[in-house]
Amino acid sequence: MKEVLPKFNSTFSIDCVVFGFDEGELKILLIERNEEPFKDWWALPGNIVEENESLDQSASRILNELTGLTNIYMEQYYTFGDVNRHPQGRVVSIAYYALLRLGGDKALKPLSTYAKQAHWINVKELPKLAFDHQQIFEKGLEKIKRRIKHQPIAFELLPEKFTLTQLQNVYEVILSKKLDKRNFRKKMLSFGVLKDLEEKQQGVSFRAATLYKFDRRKYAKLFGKEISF
Amino acid sequence: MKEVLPKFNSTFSIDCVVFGFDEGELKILLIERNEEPFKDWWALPGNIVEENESLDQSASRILNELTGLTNIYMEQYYTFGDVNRHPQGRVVSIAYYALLRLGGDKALKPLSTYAKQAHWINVKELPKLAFDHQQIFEKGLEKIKRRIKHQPIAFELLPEKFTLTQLQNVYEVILSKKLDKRNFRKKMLSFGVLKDLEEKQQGVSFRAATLYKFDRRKYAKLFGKEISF
DNA sequence: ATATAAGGTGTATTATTTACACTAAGTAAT
DNA sequence: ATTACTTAGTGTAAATAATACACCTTATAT
Repeated sequence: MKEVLPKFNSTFSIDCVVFGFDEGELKILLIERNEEPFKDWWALPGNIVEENESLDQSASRILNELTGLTNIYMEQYYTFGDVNRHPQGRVVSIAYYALLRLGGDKALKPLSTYAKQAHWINVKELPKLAFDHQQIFEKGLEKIKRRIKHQPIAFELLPEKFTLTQLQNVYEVILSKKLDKRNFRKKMLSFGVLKDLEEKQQGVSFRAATLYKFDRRKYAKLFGKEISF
Repeated sequence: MKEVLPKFNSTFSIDCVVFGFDEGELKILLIERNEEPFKDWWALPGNIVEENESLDQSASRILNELTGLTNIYMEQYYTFGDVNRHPQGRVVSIAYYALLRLGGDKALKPLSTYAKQAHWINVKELPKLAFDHQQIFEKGLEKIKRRIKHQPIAFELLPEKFTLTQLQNVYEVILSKKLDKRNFRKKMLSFGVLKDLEEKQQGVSFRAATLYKFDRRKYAKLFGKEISF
């Protein structure tokens, strides 16, 4: 361990693009920094990786500290390592995106010790971001655009029980385009991974829609087959 | 730079899965280690990132040291950071895959100062690998399997001028399945990104095939459109 | 000349994707 | 209870893409 590592002062951090979906809007969690560098700037939540935690563990911890939630769906997607990306030294940052259900009952209030404030901000109205976080965000958004076509990640952004219209909204906002209602439903239902709960939405004005849930078992059975949502 | 970074002894490395294609076989470049840990084991080529180079630069350098080649197609695809993946300390490794043309005239002989030897080994006949390199390799292979369907990476494995049969071989060996000759040709040509060179193979026994090249300009014009090779 | 080995070609069938508009059902206001 | 309003929910025809499938051509080697 001695002579080989490390060759110079360096460290690694995790940065998270935390996507949340609420009433038709795609948002991410941003913090307002309370420390130099980039004091008072908006930034992606992130932190230094600790000695005794893997990258995935670190990402979970950071997200838990920020939201109080555990078991959030996360995926590592790229590592940013330009020499001067951090003004205080060599910091290589491993980027994760996370997907979670906002809205409804639990009204997720982000809490943060290391930031002035944390807010959910619509991806279409982002402020300037610290460091290379704009780039990290853009690559993250690109990733989920690709991945939503082949993997069932849309469901992570919705409550357990959801309507087909809500599901369609997720696809529309992530792909930034309108989809045809009939074709969308036909295709989604044709995979056989949505379970009709024979239950209706509650507390909406106007006609209530049928609730569905994502059937992970049936989806697991399909595996191997390339699905194209 | 002082008080924040770093919190503990750590370093980052690059590991490369270097794919080469030669006479119908998909191979990767492995080195036999000359130093502890894992002395005498086969391993993916890799090295420590230097202070003044970005990750991409580091990956290029490592590959250049090994092959003498520059301008090789490379992509970062995943970062491995389990706490104990390296027995000598905390080493986070950023994995790249590279694709290059073997065979024919230049008969690429890998040279290596930091290894006993380096060889091109068929991906179906890999030995046990050092560290977590088996995992790194598998994820790399998975990546190119996915990517070859949407991006024109197959051409990186072929010489400038190639036949349709050679191209089909690349797809077959990466996807591990036979494809129909007529359907493959029809589809490939339908994208309009292959230029018929009106020239035949030289020096083959039996009938010579027409040579094509990949037309990057025409491909660039298609962009935005999702292609499915 | 002949045998050999790979090159090169077309069509019919099936599956998938797209385009498109109205009726049904529940709520809210009068 | 009637009406107006808003979203839920449904089917078919046309176009496009994917698949299955077999023979003749051409250059080389003997």
